[in-house]
Amino acid sequence: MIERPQSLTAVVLQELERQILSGNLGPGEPVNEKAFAERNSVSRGPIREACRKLEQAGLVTIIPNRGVFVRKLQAKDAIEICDIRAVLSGYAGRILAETVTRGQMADLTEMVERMEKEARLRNVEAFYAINSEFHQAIFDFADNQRLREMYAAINKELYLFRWRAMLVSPDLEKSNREHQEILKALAERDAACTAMMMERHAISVKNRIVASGLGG
Amino acid sequence: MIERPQSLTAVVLQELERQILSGNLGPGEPVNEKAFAERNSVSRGPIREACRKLEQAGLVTIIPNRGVFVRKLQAKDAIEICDIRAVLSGYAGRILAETVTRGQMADLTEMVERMEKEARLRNVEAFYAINSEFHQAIFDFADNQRLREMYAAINKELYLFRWRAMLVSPDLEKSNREHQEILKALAERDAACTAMMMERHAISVKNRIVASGLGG
DNA sequence: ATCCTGTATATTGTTGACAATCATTCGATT
DNA sequence: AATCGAATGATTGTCAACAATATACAGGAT
Repeated sequence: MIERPQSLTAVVLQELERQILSGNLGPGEPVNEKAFAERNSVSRGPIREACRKLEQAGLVTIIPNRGVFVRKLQAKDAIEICDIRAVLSGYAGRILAETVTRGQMADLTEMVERMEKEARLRNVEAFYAINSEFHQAIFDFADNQRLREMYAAINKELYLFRWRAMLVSPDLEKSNREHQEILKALAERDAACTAMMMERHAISVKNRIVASGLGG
Repeated sequence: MIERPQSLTAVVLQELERQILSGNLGPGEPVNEKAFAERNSVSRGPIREACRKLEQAGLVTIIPNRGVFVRKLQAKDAIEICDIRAVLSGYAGRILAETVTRGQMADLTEMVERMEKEARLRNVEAFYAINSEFHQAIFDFADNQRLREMYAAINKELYLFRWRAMLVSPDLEKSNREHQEILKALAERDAACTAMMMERHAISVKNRIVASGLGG
């Protein structure tokens, strides 16, 4: 396989997204085309193209003749996104319950066990990483490309808000107990139950956001 | 309110989308930047920006150094999209059942009555139009901006495939009977039932696509 | 002091030109 | 005749300059 140089638009897109998701560029901050272009040694063309893609993805807002700004979400936006995320999670669980294989169950079980360990050690960072992996795996196993893409896009939007800490409960044990219940429902191939569990599990994220009273 | 001229990118985006959705540009067809630019009396810059947005929206595919092509969906893609559409429909119904107002019920009821009339007249075009209106209204009433946007985006993708005829059952009476059942569930504020009805109603679209055996 | 207003500056919008890559055609070789 | 390869034409990728719009600032009138 020959290594093909990707387009500058793709490079810029990646870099811009990285800066936004890392918090280097905070919500509401403007993205100056000229400055960003010079810093990355490209012209404004690729920058503009990348920004148009990011706008469609919901990570930035473009105001005509004013420029592009990192999207600033109101609490209502976050709630809406969380709700949809929960519904999609429920669907992923429902599908997976009907199609899950022995190997997939083994993978998921292993992740939950690793989380169990990290929870005991109060290792929040590690727990969070495996937690993401676990949920991602459920969507991957659900065998619906589009569903996976939507989940990825939604997560990026939520990630955007530095509410990363809120995506997982502070009560690691409780969170993992829910994971175990999901595993159980999956093992029993109980689609309705898995769906409900997944949805409730995801809804708790919304509840934490609401409880925190963040107004964006 | 002063009439502000919209950017060329926005104009081109609208025109390109129109041509794609109308079928003037069919799936798989290339979009030649230079030709499209000259035909619309603009330079290639705005064209490229609009195409990047359409790519993110899923209406076109861009192959590096080759160009942009109207997206060609495989049957599997269509099925995936239909499934997600059904899930979102179910969610919209669920929410609406809990929040629906008298006025909204009146609006929906009126639409169903109009469909009833058109169904008797075998006026498929008119039925289809009201049908779209009905489903759109349910999403509008659900008061979730993001949900509405997703539904609109998904519909555009499905529209893309000239399967427009399949979006509504050939059996207009049966279709409208389902609408009436949805109304009934809404009136009873039965969230679970409304959700199930909406989802099943939407799933029938997928069934027709599968039955037709279209492979894209 | 505050509020206009006109000017200067900065930023985005658009364009045409040039470079890089891909598709095609024609000719040479086997 | 079929195949490979080089030259040619077409198309996309990138850039820098120009135009249009918005912002910032200074000066004057009230």
